[in-house]
Amino acid sequence: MATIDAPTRDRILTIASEVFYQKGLSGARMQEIADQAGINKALLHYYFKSKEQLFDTVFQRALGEFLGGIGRVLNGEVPLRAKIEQYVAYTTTALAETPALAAFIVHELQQHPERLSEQFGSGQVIDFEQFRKQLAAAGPQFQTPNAAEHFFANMVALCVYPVLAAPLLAPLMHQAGPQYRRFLRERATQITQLLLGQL
Amino acid sequence: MATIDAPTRDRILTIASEVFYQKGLSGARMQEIADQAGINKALLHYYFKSKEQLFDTVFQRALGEFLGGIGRVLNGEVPLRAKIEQYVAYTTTALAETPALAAFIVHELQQHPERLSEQFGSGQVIDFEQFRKQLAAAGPQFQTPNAAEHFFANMVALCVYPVLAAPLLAPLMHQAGPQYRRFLRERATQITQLLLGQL
DNA sequence: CTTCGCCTTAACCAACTGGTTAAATAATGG
DNA sequence: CCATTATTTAACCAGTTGGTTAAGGCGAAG
Repeated sequence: MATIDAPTRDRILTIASEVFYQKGLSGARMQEIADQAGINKALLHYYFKSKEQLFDTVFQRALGEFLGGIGRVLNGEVPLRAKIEQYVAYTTTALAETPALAAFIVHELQQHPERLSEQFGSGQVIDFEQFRKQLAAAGPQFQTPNAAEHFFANMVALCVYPVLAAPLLAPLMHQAGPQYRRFLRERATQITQLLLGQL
Repeated sequence: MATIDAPTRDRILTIASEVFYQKGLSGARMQEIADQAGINKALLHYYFKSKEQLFDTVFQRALGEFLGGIGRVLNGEVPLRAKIEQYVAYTTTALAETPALAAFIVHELQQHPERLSEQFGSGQVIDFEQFRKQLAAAGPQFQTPNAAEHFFANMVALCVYPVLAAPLLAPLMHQAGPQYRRFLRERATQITQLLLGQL
């Protein structure tokens, strides 16, 4: 889990991310982070003066990881169909590596929505207007007012939700851990087909 | 907000739900629940002997509300198309009333997945096999091993995620509160069309 | 009137938690 | 060898938090 050779500060951030992802800001304990990082509280505060500051750093990174990847794909000068394929492929594989990331962001943003605009103030992460134009060019059914919004929401929902709600969905469908992970891998092609089939 | 006339215990549960939904188990404070319910800590512990017990009651109710409604719709002796329409209509309107419910369940289940099976042990909430049969009868494209699972996951994801991730999605699509709520209302028909179009 | 269930007041406690401090010890590089 | 940085130890502190206790008020029903 913890990369032995990594400089202490990075290792702290890695471990802190794991703890914060799973337990949230209020549920995480500085002592636990220190323990799992193999250091003591004093050194933890030597690198991060407060829990708040440590959390902010972790949250900023998490948001960057989650939105940055999406932006890089969606803002590219790429035809629509390829863009969708790229988004689905990227998101599903990225989320498979850190399944708790999405739930963490959702939970913390629910309590403090302002944290989003604090970091991504006016610098919009994704160029929605470009996306809207590309979609509108794909057919008349995408020229109604909210068509682009619905398509985007569908795309994100289909990719993210099954990872986010795994502890709920898997038991409902009587799928144990490994079985469910295979199911998640299959979804990439399923989702792509469904979305491209709409164009 | 708080129904004045309701018996104290019910009012406590209502208020406690609001607080737990938004802040989670570890973020909620007994003092805050007491304050918002207009009572004092002593009386709060008079009705619920511990935070754990209060939380368990709230969580059990939340899970029942979230899954019970789904089950009632999906297990009914109803043709597939009608069932889908019912599910989408029910879920979207139910979630619109308590937007924080889904995020709460996801967050708490992430930390303690066993809480799900504790209450819904072997009594499966939804009859997945019936659903699978109905789908298989709808066409050959639904006779592959995981077809029912994918369709079900799609349906749930499309309905739940935009509510769950509202603090993330709304700003990304530059939609303020009221605008986004209108968007959510529109989705019911959008989702139904998309799902039925697949049959 | 009195009993009983609901409710308040207010003080109190122990455990937990974030954070600090000081002194000592390694490790590192110039 | 020296100065700086990284790290440990261990004690300590103050604020928060869940939970308790005892005494009493109050309305309603018998």
